[in-house]
Amino acid sequence: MQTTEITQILSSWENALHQHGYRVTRPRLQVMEIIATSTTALTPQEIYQLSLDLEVPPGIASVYRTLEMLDELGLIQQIHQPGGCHSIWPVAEGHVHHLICRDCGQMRVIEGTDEIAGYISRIEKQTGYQVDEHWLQFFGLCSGCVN
Amino acid sequence: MQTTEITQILSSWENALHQHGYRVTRPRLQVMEIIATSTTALTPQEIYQLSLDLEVPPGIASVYRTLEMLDELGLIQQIHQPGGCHSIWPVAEGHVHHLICRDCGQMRVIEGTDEIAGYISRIEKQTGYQVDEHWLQFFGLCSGCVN
DNA sequence: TTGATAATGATAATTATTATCAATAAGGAC
DNA sequence: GTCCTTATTGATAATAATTATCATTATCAA
Repeated sequence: MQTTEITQILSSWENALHQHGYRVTRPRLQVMEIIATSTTALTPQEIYQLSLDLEVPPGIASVYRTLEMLDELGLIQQIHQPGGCHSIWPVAEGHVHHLICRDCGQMRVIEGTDEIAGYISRIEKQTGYQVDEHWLQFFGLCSGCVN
Repeated sequence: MQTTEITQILSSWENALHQHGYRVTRPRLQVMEIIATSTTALTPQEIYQLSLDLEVPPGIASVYRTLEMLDELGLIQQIHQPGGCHSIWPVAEGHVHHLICRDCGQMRVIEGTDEIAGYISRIEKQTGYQVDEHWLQFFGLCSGCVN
């Protein structure tokens, strides 16, 4: 992720906290920065482990509480992978699909197009379901791990 | 799921156990039957709870052990949903997509077509990733819950 | 029917997450 | 900048889910 993009995410998140009456505290900023600067989706435990390198790390409870808050504000989401569903990643604007390197874990966001709109309406006709959401994600090797 | 389909799944699973040198035991049959007859993806805990209605229920450890075995044999897989990733469902032949009712949890399997093959090759060109797997699932309301 | 041993059940151990509560610090009022 | 209210924190206890242990049981090949 680009440095400017990281800065943007962090300041927009800080705004969101202010707007919803949440205080901006050191532990929250620490957790948010770890998430925003990561190139892979991280679990709560991984975030906590990374935070231990900081001079004054947050407690494990604050890591979980911050994640809960960010989730309530709709700023992060869980990423589902073969290994589990507890890794989190910033929510992007609009509908996106995720591309994940099975080797290094690097995440990449693809803008969702209406590639599958026709497919969905066909499924609706065929099954009688009313489809209002879908998840599409891709797994493979990133350009760095492919060799 | 149709009765004949359930019978087919169960006998093919039993064959798989024999072929891999696993013994066919009461607890294993109980767990397999609960999975095969369910219309929703079940968690280990849910399977255990359902098994308590049986005259001689399996122990919780055997539920987990049976699930581990079925997973190793490639007969079941985890289904990822907004609520979590610990529900399991029989693996189907070929590549399929899953359709899940957000209200009653009913699962439906859709044969995967190559709807998105073009999309994938475009992503590969655009990102340099080599994509070798994808997950596509749909959420909505089934015909019974839509009203 | 018998015997070797895989599998079971009960439960202890481990791991992840949530709840509790006294101490601390954010941020609005002045 | 200082004070004050109270949201938030950190330490840790409690809970929940999963895995490991081991003596007993039951499968299935001979």
